[in-house]
Amino acid sequence: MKSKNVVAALAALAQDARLAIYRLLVEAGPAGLPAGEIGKSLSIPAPTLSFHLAQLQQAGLVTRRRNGRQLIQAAAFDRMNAVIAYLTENCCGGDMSACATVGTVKCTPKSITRAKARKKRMR
Amino acid sequence: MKSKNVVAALAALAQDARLAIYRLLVEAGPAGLPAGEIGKSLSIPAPTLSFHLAQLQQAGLVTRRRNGRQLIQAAAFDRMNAVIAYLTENCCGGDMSACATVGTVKCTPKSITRAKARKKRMR
DNA sequence: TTCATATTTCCATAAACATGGAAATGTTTT
DNA sequence: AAAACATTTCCATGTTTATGGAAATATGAA
Repeated sequence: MKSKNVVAALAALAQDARLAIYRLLVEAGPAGLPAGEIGKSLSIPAPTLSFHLAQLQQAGLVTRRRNGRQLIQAAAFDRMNAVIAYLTENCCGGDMSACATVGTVKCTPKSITRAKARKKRMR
Repeated sequence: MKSKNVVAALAALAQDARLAIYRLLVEAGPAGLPAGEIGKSLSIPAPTLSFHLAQLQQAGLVTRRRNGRQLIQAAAFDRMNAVIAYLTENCCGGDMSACATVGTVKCTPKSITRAKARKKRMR
């Protein structure tokens, strides 16, 4: 991942409203949320919300698909994980004696494809 | 960690020069680097560098200690880890069936305390 | 104390960003 | 086709941020 893209992603998240939006989408998972719900949830006027969602999308942190008149927004987990990797890369010059790497969790939602397929089968 | 602090940390990193500085410090580990070396390494004029280092410190991502006339800068790993935790928190509403959490590495350098103590003993 | 080195503060300038009303654009329902 | 809904584009406004020269401050060395 290029530095330019990381800066863009960080800049996108470095703002009250957008950070709140992003976290809502992380919580929502691959299913995502329609823009309108986000706006209601956080009390953001439509034009302002639209501006922020565009920023998040341009930064690659959010993807969108249309469902009727709604535009469903979803967090792009891969991109977030790449940003985190970039930030912690080469820690302590890779010297394992100076730097303990401990196991932790990285959010990796199961692709929505399977969930969708399950829903379709249920109809 | 409060949203305000996360925004501050992300804003601090959302800039070419500062991201480069921060990564240099991650690589350097707890030993850190004097401001001057950073400036030379990245070709940043002193006043500009001073401005950026102040931003990083205010955001809590960098700590400083004086060594003679030099000011040694070091990455604040705890803070970075807290920011990452905030960003991935509550993924998929915590629904483990939708969200696979996979083991990865989190940079946790051994405290410099022990290294310092060892050096002192060697004198 | 005088000199050299390291870093900061001061400041002016230029550029980028956030906000939300009004009007425009798609999309579904009647 | 008209009405209703969801979202975007346009735009004027105010705010924040980055940059680096010149001068100030702090620390150590001669």
